[in-house]
Amino acid sequence: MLTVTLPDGSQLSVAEGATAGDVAAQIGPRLAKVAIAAVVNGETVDLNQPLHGNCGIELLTPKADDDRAMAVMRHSCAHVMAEAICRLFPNTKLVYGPAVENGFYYDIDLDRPLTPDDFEAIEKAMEAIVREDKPFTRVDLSRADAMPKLQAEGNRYKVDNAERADGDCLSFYVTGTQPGADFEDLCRGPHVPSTGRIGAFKIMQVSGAFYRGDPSEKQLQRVYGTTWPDKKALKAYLDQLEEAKKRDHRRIGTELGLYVIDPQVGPGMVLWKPKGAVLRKQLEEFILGELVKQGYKPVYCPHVGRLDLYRTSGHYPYYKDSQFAPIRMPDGEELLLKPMNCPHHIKIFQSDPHSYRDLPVRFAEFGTVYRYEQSGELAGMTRVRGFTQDDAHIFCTPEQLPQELDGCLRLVRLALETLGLKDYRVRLGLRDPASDKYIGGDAVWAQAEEAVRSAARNSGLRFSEEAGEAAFYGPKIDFVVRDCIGREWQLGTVQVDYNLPERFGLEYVGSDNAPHRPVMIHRAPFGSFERFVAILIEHFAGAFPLWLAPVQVAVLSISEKSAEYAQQVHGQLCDAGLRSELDVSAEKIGPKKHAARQQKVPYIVVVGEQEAQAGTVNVNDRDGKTLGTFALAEFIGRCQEEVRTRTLSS
RNA sequence: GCCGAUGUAGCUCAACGGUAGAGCACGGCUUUCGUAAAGCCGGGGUUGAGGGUUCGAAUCCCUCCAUCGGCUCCA
Repeated sequence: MLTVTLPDGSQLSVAEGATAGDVAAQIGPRLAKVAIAAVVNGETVDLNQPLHGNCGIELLTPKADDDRAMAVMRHSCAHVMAEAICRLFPNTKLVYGPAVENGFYYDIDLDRPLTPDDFEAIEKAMEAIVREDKPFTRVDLSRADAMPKLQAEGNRYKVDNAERADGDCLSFYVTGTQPGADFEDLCRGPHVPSTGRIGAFKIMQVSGAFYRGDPSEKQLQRVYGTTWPDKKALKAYLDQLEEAKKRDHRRIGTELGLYVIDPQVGPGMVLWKPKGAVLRKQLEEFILGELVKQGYKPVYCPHVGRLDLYRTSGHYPYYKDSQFAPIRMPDGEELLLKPMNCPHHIKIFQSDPHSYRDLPVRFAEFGTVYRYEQSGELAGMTRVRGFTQDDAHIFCTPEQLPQELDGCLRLVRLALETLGLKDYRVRLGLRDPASDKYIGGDAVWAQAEEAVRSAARNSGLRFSEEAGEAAFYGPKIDFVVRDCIGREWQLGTVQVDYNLPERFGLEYVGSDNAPHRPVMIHRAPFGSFERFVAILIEHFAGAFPLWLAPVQVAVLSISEKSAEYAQQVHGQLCDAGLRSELDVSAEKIGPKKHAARQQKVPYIVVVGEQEAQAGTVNVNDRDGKTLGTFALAEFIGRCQEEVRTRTLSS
């Protein structure tokens, strides 16, 4: 007999050789009916796999919020889709089909491009396979038996996958019971017991994907699907996607008149319209206030520099491909649109001798930089070719580094907290030792990586370490957020750099009267205004807190009789430093309010003859709630206070 | 850059080989109105650009541009 321990700590005795499915049956018939897989000692396995020895076991049932259960169902669904595609297009070569968040994809090699028009037929075929309720049957083969079998199938991808797999045993999953006759696929598993257990699914899209992510390799077709326990959960997901699209900064940015990108100006070139500019200006002033408090010195630099500057910094040779081509003048001079602000700031630092007594030196600039991003990468304001960073460079002694890093991290967190952005993750970007895209030696990197790691640890933040995510000159701590459709973007960043001081030969005089090399920190709490504002638009769905709102108050007159008073109210609001907009048009109050709400104006002030007589304002919020009638002075005072404190919940 | 899709009025979309339309927005008029879109009238489009097929192209084909979703990239 074996003893299995359930998640609640209770124990059960089961026969030797029993399966997880048997355990489920022993617990109850209903569980046995709905369970689709099990977690045994932390590893997800098939229900029909025999248990070996005493173990902890948890049975997985299809729940939309159980990632482990859904990963199994989604992976099984990927197999079903693969089989469906192979039925419809017999010369399909299968490559790789994992579960991903909310669904799965399968990479296939097929001469004929699949288009959305094909989805319905594929889904129909999938439904048929699900209706057949075929069992997933695992077949384990030794490598010696498996490889010739795969070779015979003539699918180089599967052979390749098998060669890369660990262990002496390769597993295949047959959809059905007859290896050789039924559909089968090299696969680690696990799977749901049978195809009938797959809930509701939908094919979402098809796109190109390079084999093994290698652009020099063949481009495959990647078919994405989504899978849920039932139709209701699928619909909820699709509805949620629709809702998310309404938050898209590209949509709201247009609706609210915040920015525009004009192809004649150039793709990836953001034009900030007045309302967007107001918003950005508030952010700039907020950050600037903090910088002054923390001893940063503002500097300004031009947007170009001689190519030689970037040869020294390493930008030019190392990131030539993602820069705008150099500007070549008739006299042979070559200039580069700056891809980063650091070289200019370094030259400012270098223009004066520095004593250890001066350090740290902190140069701040809202510096605009230009990067030639690949055309396929451009996306609204999140990925652009010209953008302005809330940048700064700190030059300090090695001893000062921990404290300075701490200050930078606190600034990033303050920025995120002030805006109410809580849904972010922290990533330690380290060097990929196998890559040659970094400057500097191993020792310097080890030192820098240890500095960021201990800074991250001391901050108390939860973070993940990721190789290959470093800047070319040093490791970094990135604050990463998701946009409305789940894509991740780096916002705030703090980077340690021993390399550029070396390349530029930076020095300060130490207390020993000898020259020493400073360390640099590159940091940007927002990252770039373009990307940050894009994320803010989506975060607030356009309903910005009062201090950021392009228009803070809309003053609406009931009729012509109150137009003059409305004008007065508007004037006083403006005098009080509030951004007010006046609507005395010959419309009824309903449509006027509607228009103001559409524009997400935080406070909608209605004034009629009553208010005019009493010197009051009737205040409504953009959600349609009436907040009451206030003396104008009181309302102004409240607004000013709300702006001053940068209150979020307006 | 690569794969696929999509470009029609300021915005959202219709028309899918036979004379380009609607709603919202905009302008004018009527209404002067008390809180989630009043009524009427009007202006507005070489259908992204350029070629081609056809008696006839928004519609079919080609090239380019842009956008969208992925891939790759992201100092």
